[in-house]
Order: sequence, then structure tokens, then C-alpha cells
Amino acid sequence: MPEGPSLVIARELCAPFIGNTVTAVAGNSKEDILRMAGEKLLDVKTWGKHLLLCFEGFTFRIHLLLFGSYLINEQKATALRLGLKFRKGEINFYNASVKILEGDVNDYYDWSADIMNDEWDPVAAMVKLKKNPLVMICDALLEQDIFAGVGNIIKNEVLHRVSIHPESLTGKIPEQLLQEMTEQARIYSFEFLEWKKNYVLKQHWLAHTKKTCMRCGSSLIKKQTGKKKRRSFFCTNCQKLYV
DNA sequence: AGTCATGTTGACGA
DNA sequence: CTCGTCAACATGAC
Repeated sequence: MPEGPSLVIARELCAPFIGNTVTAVAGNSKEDILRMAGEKLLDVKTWGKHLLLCFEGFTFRIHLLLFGSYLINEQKATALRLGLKFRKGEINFYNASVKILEGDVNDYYDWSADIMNDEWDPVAAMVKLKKNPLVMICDALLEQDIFAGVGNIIKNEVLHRVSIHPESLTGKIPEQLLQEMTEQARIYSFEFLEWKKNYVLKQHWLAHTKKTCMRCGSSLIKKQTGKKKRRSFFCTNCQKLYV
């Protein structure tokens, strides 16, 4: 489910409840979820892979991790982590991480680090990248403080698109190319969003889970890369290694 | 049917 | 203190 674009979809689906009062709360979350009862949902935001339900004086942060899911105006048999009822419908979360953030949500997040946000700042991302020149680019792209919302699919597709080997060192990648990668992280993410909405995401993958390179036809390498040890799919013919 | 993965945090030991 | 490794969570696609 959950890379940045998928959270944007979740926000859009929750948006109709903005301005409405929570009439009932349920779920097995250990957080004080009853606090939302009787409160008006003031806003729904996202930051990277976080879904933020904003109330007066506090915000509930929902993270779907790897297996989390949600249903709008529907339920399923598995244990409910958090369910919010409104007069005109309900939102239900399953297997999600739920956490309360006290006070102003703006104090918790740097919106300019979120690739899906209007305030996304590629220059700031470049500055952060340059601070860690010895980090492999496959790890840097997954760094949520730099590219909030980028997940493993986006990582693999962006690196393939800009022809960079995932094990390249950030500081060895030519500046202009690094900048192009940073820009593509956002551009690709919005393409991801459209494809996901139209249920055609997977058919647009050119590297992720593929056995052969969709550009040149060579066999792709599948390997756990970097300190994060997340799987990378890459073409040693198309993607250059900078070390 | 077994394996594996679009993710993150915290514990523990070296 | 930092690093690496592991466990934990737990579903669904193949």
C-alpha cells in the first residue's frame, strides 16, 4: 500500500469528513483514541507516508507500515486498530501504527521534505544529500528526512530512470545528475499517483520486480543493497556505478 | 503452500 | 555513543 502517492489517495478519500464531528471511536490502539470522540476533524494532511488527522490541539498520526490498510464506509472482519464514525460515514484502519501528536502539527514536520507536498524543496534535498557523500544513493533516496514519501518502488524506478546504479556513492554522482534524480523523485511520484488511481501502476514498472530491463533488454540484477538492505532491481548496462 | 515484501521502531550486544 | 543485527508487527500477492 504505502508510499507517498498512496497516502495522497488516502487523504483524498478522508477529505470529505473534514469539518465533521467524530460521533464514535473504536479500535484496539493503545493510544488514547477516545480523545477524538466528539471532536471536529479540522484537517487531513500527509507527510511522506504519514496520514495526519488534525483536531483542535492534537493530531493523530497513522502509519500503515508494510501491511496496514484502511476502508472508508466499509468494514472487514480483522481486528480494528482505529475506527472513526461520523454522521455521514466512517473511516477504519487495520494493522496501522497510531500515535498522538500533541499541539501544533506544524511543529513536528518539515513540509518541504515531503516529495508530494506543494512546499517540496529540491534545493534543501540537495543540501542534505551533499552532507552525506559516502552514503549509497539507494539508502539516501529512502531517507525520509530527505525524501519523505519515497519507498522502495519509487527508489528503484527513479534510479533506473536516471541511469544511476543503486550502490553509487552520493558524493560521486555528478551534481547535475544528482539534481535530476532529486527532481525525478517528485515527478515520478506524481506519475505513480496517477497510475495508482487508474489501477495501472504495476504495468508501468520498468525495473522494480522485473527480470529484464525494460529499456535495453539485459538481465536485471536483484540484490539487497546499502545499509538498509532493501531489494534493488537494476541494470548494469543502463545504470552507471559512481564510486 | 511457502516465501517474501510498497516499512519502521526498539532492544541488545559488540 | 555508535554500529550492526535481530525481533516484532502482521496481510496478501505470487
